[in-house]
Amino acid sequence: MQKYFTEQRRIISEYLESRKDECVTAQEIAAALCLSVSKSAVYRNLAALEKEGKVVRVSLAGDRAFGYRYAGSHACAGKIHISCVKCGRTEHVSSSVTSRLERALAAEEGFSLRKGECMLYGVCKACRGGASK
Amino acid sequence: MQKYFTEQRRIISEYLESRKDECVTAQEIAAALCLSVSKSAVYRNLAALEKEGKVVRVSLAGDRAFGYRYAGSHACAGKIHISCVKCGRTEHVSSSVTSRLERALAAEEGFSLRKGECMLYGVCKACRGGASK
DNA sequence: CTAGTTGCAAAGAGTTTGCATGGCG
DNA sequence: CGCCATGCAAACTCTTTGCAACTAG
Repeated sequence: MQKYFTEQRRIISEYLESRKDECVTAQEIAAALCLSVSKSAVYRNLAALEKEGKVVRVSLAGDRAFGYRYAGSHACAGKIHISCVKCGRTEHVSSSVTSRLERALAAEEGFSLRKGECMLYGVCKACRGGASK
Repeated sequence: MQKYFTEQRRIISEYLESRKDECVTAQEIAAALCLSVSKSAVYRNLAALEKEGKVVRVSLAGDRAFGYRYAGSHACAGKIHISCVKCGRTEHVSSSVTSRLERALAAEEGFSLRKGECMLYGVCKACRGGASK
């Protein structure tokens, strides 16, 4: 699958890379690139990029759409994401916390974590500041 | 919303309670109770129960449907869920691991975790046993 | 050339909503 | 009794698929 490197493919990859620390929905991508890429090409390329490991698909909290984020050749690869339910911003969990969690789960429950697919939800420091709750 | 305690409401609550440690999809509930509750009543009651905090709605990995799990007055309340991508079984992360993670995130990133909404994905001990990967 | 890709539109899956009927309190 | 909740079906949203035309290699 996806043997040719087409223009559309490149456009989608570049778009994702330009927003590498965010979770972008397919809809957003399709809308942003609608002049040069069709909706189906967006979905098909995202699926292909996911298979290649260049992109990770994650479920978004309380949203029926999926989020996609660039995994490139590095970075996000083994990162757990943590998303603020107030502002929607998504960050990485520090690698020290991540590896401690990973080890604890492996040791105590025999669970091998798929870090890239995990999403934690909460309220970030900034949003906790003045806001309620 | 949901001022009356109707028969359907009770049936749905009881069904969820009977499967309190699982993530059940709305479809599953609707199918199981189709003789006594309509699909729309299932969705409406789930939404209401969620608002009341009796039920938590979570995104299921790679699935476009949502999972619902009973939060009752206790149990699952502050539990992070961990789901096996192979067998689909969902368990709770032990409270010691959970609270360590929670403290670490609070301390290192100022993030206050919404435990009930978090989902971790990986492969459980049983599935890792003989299977590949 | 020729198999892989694209774009379009139609089909699917899950969820939500409008409206008339029926039931809780 | 009045308002709320139910049931049904139709509407919606996001995603997938069939198919003919196009294009990268």
